[in-house]
Amino acid sequence: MAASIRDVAEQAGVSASTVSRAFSRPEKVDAATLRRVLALAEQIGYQPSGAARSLKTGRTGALGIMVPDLSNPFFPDIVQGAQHRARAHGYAVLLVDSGEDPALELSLVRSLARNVDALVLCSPRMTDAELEESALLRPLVLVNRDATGAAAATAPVTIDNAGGVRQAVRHLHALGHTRIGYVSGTTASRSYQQRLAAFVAETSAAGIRGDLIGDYPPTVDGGAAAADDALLADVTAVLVYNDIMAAGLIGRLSRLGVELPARLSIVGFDGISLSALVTPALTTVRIPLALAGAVAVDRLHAHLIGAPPDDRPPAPLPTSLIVRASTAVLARG
Amino acid sequence: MAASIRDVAEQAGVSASTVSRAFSRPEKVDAATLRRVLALAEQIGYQPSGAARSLKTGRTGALGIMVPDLSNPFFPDIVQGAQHRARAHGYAVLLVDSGEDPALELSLVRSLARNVDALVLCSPRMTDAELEESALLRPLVLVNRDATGAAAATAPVTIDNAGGVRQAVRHLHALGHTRIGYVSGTTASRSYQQRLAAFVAETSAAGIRGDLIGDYPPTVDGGAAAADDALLADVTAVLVYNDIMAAGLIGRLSRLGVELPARLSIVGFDGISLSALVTPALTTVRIPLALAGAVAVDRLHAHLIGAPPDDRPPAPLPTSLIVRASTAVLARG
DNA sequence: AGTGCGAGTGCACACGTGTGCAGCCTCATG
DNA sequence: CATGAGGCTGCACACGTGTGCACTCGCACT
Repeated sequence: MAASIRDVAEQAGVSASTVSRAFSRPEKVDAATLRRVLALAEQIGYQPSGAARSLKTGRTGALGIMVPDLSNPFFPDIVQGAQHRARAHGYAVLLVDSGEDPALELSLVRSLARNVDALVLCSPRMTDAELEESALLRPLVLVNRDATGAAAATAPVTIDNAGGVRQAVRHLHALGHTRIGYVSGTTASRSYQQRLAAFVAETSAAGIRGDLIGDYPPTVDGGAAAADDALLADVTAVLVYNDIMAAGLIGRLSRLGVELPARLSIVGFDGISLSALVTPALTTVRIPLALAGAVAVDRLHAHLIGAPPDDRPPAPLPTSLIVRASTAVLARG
Repeated sequence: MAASIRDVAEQAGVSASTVSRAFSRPEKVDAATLRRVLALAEQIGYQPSGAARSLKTGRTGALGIMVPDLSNPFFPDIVQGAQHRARAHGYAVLLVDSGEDPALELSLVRSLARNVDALVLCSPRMTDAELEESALLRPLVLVNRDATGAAAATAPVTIDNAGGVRQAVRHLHALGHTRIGYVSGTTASRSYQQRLAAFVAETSAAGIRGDLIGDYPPTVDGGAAAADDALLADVTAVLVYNDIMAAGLIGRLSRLGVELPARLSIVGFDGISLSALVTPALTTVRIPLALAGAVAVDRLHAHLIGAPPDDRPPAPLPTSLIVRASTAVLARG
């Protein structure tokens, strides 16, 4: 049986209340008593019971985070960033993986919500209505999805997809490419729409051709499947929806014996670690994933401690272009 | 204020005890009463309070899992497998990432232990003594590390490293290679020792030459740094400590213009998804990572419900060789 | 009819903590 | 010295649940 607050109180010759205050409201306790109580607690090995504390305060000291698929390298970095920041604020982190099953998400959120103070939902696949219901359960912040109906407690953490696409298109344009393809991945995500729209806008703004290639599934196989279309398309460079697809595309083209980047320059998106390891190493638009997780936690924490909501819509997280070997100056035809 | 057990009791015309039993010991309650109580609870929207339940029972209904680095693709798959299985048993999962900091691990385990019923420690870097102390806090299962001093509550989840190395060596031998190198990664892990020892044993048993190349850090850069030594060594094939290093090695060799696998056959270890995406695609020894996580959770669950401990030391998890394009028949010199 | 038994239910209490309220003491001020 | 203020502490209670114990009741058996 673990030591309780009374044991410490008895030993220290104070009341249980004082011990309680020593841990939860240290400033309300005389400095000398505080030292004595804490030292004694340390000696006995007393640790406040989270359960009892939760019962009284209604707070659990934990944050919940849901991801669609932890084996997708996009998400571990977000979780890592969130976890690190949560620890800094004193929260524990409860993790749930929905397995990319939209129908499962709501029930997972329901059971998760009972054990946490607030929720981080990463790229949730659930419907807007389900999102609304989730937001009723607990304060909630969305990562990589925007709430149409102001469901969330705080502003969603978004990525500057348009900026990233702009960097990629300009990079290719600067290398001399004027016929660029966009290999799109079929997802319901907001990234899909934003990147696609930005591609159309940016190529048009630059006065160069922008062809659509796809849709394909946003997977390695999807990228591989796009290889033939990419070769047949009348383009000298492609921007791919994400790094995973780009890796599939590169792999397939390599196997076909296509010279890269001479025949085709390729730019990925996301900046996952994998992108540096394919051959040729992938030029890509890096997303600050760990930062996204950290910002999400910071927003929730601010909300939980009752900080005044920041009315200005927060800026989307900036992307940065990482230039590697998969893009090259347009070969003179 | 959320509905409590009393609200349901009042509405249903029964005592609070009966409602409590309806949720925790349904078989102790009359079928008709049970139906009525549950229906009413559903209608009111009552959910049992985890905090109060924890306070009474001492159980939290949660499992803790600690990993050294979630951005290392080795670990997300384990976590995913553990999480999925934990959910099946009705546990929540608390995740902690130690950031590869051995000094941090014990304090993380201490705070984690307060909120969970049991712990899964993946490849812990802490000392044996610290491990002993951790095992005193909560039932604990080790993944990818063995306890020298029977510290854990249950047998560690281990990998059949020797079997995997054997498969790899035989594969290369069958392809005609008789001079094989082993690019080793410097880690304190048990895998390091086991794989190295198995390599020596297997090459010796096969009557072929087995040269050691290394040590190098077990990272992409470490693998790249090993490239020159691998070329200078008088070998026609190498087994690499893990896929990450192998990817670095392949990348560096490709950049040097070395023809793969003609000049050098390469086998990795772990079977992370990345291994399929490098060029040439990596032949590797696959470890059932998700299974490892699942088995860990199953063992803890069995322990928590008081199942009799299985005295037979459990078999290490089997590995399987995935043959891809990075290994080839020895070219006639 | 008397007895025993088991199923179902209620009562009372405990789990470990936070907090409003009241009381104490000290100290500064009038 | 009288008074008030403020810092510190203790008392008592509540948070929502699980569970041992006692009690009732219906039923089978002697």
